[in-house]
Amino acid sequence: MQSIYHPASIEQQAQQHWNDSGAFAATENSDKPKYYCLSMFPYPSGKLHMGHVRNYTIGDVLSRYHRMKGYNVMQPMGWDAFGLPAENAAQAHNVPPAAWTYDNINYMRRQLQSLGLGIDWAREVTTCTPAYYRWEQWLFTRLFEKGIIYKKTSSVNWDPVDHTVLANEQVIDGRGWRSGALVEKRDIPMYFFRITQYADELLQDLDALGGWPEQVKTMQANWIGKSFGVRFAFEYSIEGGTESLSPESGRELGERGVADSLSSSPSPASVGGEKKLLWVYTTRADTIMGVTFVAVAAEHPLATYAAQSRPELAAFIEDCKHGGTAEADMATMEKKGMDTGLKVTHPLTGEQVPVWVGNYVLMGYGEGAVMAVPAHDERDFGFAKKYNLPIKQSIAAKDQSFSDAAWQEWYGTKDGVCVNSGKYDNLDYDQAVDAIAADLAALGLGEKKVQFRLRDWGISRQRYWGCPIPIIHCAQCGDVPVPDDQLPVILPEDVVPDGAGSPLAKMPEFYETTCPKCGAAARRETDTMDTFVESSWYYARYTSPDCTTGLVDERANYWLPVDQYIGGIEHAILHLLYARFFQKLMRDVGVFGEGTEHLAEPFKNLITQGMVIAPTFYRLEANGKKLWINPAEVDASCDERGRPVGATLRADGLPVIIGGTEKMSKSKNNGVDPQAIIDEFGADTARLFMMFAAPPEQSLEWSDAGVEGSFRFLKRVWKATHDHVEQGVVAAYSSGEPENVWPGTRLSAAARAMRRQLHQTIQKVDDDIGRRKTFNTAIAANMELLNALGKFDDPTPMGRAVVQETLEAVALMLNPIVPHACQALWSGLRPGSDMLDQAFPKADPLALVQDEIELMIQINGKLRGSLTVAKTTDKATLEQMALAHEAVVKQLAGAQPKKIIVVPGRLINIVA
RNA sequence: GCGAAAGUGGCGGAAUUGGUAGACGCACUGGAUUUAGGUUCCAGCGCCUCGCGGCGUGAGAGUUCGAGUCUCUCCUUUCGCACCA
Repeated sequence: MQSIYHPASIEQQAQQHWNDSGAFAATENSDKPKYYCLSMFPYPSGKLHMGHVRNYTIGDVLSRYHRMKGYNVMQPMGWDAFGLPAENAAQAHNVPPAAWTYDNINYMRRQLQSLGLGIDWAREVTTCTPAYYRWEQWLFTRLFEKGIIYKKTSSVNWDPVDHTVLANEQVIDGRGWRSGALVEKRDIPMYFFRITQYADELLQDLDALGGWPEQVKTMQANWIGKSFGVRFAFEYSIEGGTESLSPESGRELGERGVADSLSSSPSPASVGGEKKLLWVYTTRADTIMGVTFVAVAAEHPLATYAAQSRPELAAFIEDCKHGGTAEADMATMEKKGMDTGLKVTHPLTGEQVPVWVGNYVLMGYGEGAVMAVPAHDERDFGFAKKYNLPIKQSIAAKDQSFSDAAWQEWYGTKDGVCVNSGKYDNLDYDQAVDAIAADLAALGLGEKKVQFRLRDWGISRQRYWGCPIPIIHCAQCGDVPVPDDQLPVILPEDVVPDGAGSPLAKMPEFYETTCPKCGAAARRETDTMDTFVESSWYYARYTSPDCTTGLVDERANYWLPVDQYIGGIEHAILHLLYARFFQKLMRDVGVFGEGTEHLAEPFKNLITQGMVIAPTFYRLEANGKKLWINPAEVDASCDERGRPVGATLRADGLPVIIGGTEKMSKSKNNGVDPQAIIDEFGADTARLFMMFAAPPEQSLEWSDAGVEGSFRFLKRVWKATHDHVEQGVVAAYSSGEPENVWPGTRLSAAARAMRRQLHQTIQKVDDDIGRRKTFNTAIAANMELLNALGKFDDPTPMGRAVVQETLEAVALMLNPIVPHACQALWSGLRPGSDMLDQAFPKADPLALVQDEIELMIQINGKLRGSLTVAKTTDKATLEQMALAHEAVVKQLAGAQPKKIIVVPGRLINIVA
């Protein structure tokens, strides 16, 4: 062994050895249980950042640990290669997105390989290649034929200057990021996945996901948002037919469209009657007697109708179109409204209720109209106060009379009873909803209804760098899916987008085609798919990356579901929900073959790693655009709490503006490149420090203070092993009783203590990595063990055997985390033996035996002393010993204790 | 605004089931070796106090013999909010 730890040569040799031996090539013919370990694949943004290192190291630790535990492990890697940043880079540098993306992939692959990840690179998947997206298009056509994909109009952010659709991220304070123009909402036709059809299954199957964090399941359940409420109608009469007032937005288009029950299905009462109906949905039907107005969305047909005769209302509705479509913006903007002048009839009281247009009512939700109960809803209350609308209490605590302050306590609670509600008085929530729904149903004006918050998933993007939607528009035949023998629809790769609309829509050579059905001239769809579609099924493709006959082949049945999935908590809802949805879609289309109903969920166990966050810095350019500056280029001064208070750009010494502390990302340019650490200290130090810094699920503000501490630890392990090996390796103990190895000998007390700590550590590390996934404490336990070994000085053969046993165990325990160093350490400790073949160490129960324990003594819960006693001491003796303890005698000063609490193995608390 | 989390020394964090708060590491201080610096090793290191002792896990209340851990209210930070991925 070399006397000095030289990571560069050690890591190069280890990686060479792993490559040459094909150690991480995964095969399906194994008698071991399979373990499919998957980390979320990266977007090839240019360079790795610390979040990637964290994600992929966690995956590699678990992969290598399970390999040592006797599993047939598969750990693949690939590239989520379509996306917006490539188009931005293309415009900035005048290179096609494809070339930029492939360059980034090549660079980042080398970076990943230098981290020494045990990946089967033969399974690499790149989503922007036709070999991959061909099967996405194939699945699209199947789902289109099944009616799972349909077309309807939907709102997008429209930049009126650049004449292009903007992503939410490209809308800053209601303006387009390039043009600075006020963004408008615009309705365009789009393709949708009918994910709402799977809402109940997606909700129910969460219960079966025992290996998922509760918080993620809660977030998904809330997102799906199953609610039990009442859909009912207010009657009104105006000039003109009902037909002209049916909502345009949200209605399905085309011959395939099944009328959406949420938006336009006529209720029996609305057919043939002279009265028209304004439908609303509420989960608080118990407050129906407190309704004082109705609010409709700006796009609601009733608003459009009223605006015909009211120019100021038309102007208000126009004003509502400004701003983006993001829900957070809608929810935080100032609530504004305007009276339509129209009145509707309350179905139960017969009162005339005014109809207002509210900018906070969303056309895409429910009915696009809501009943307003200012007394029991905070938002309605604010609106009523602002516009001086009446407030009518209808809920109170039982027997409580009306008081001004009282109703505000009842925002959102279902614990009251009805008041001021006529025949419903004194009914509780459930009783009131039942009674009111029954009365509405008898009138033909309403019914109980289950509603989901989840909306169908719109996937059309008016962008270039994405998977083409395989549809051909024929004047005769309508929307025709591209037949299998014409797939894939290839995306041309040499295009540089100009930021004004979709390049594909300007390329006749792309969109001019003929109808597969009738042969007439037809136009190819030029929208591409949401990039979430690619990332919704890649985990399945890794099982059969080279399959040319289908999306996957029978190997999917062997590997799926993924045993361990690891990725950022930011994906807790959208990506994970879409992947779960796709698993069910693929199952129902028959992708996995016969008898695969059990493959309902893609990911058995999930770790959601916390974000690696860093401060952001920027400068405002002349046009108001923010130019984000990387923290590495900034000198920042911090206050006593470590927050940056002043910052200058190192290049020119002039100040920069401090933004928030946010997750590392391309868009905010606050990612920290791990390459400098790898270059200076090696991959093992980078991996070790990242795992030691915090447990995986915790968010982590990046700081490289302490990297040297991790390097120092590896040097100490190396030196301890080297010094031992130089004296000659020896046989290690394999049983707690040394007599079993060398009859007639006994270990010294110190050697027994050393072995006890060793085997306690093995037990803890096994549990920390395998069950708790707290790699930081596993590392700390090894540090403690090495500290103890440093103090253990026993040059006898028995002592040296204990040292050998300890060093071997340390190398084995650390191997999943710092595999290059451990590969070399093992060669030193066991010449001729390969770390790749080693099992994880097992704790020896005999070595763990301990007969004396330390008990804490408390008086009134305060620590006053301790006792070292035999493990078998009974309770009465313990109480006597405690009362005789010096500190206790002093504190009690002769008084009798009221009570003595003995917690076996832990403490004795004397209550005085 | 809504949903989900987090908050512990100067810093990252530990305390796994309500039972020794601060493991392990960084930084810092003192010492030894070497000395150009560094490396390595030893010791110290929550706050107040000469000490006895007291205080201490974002703030405030509560439950308990006992609370970092459980309950409630509030504050701050992070993630998500459907076209960033």
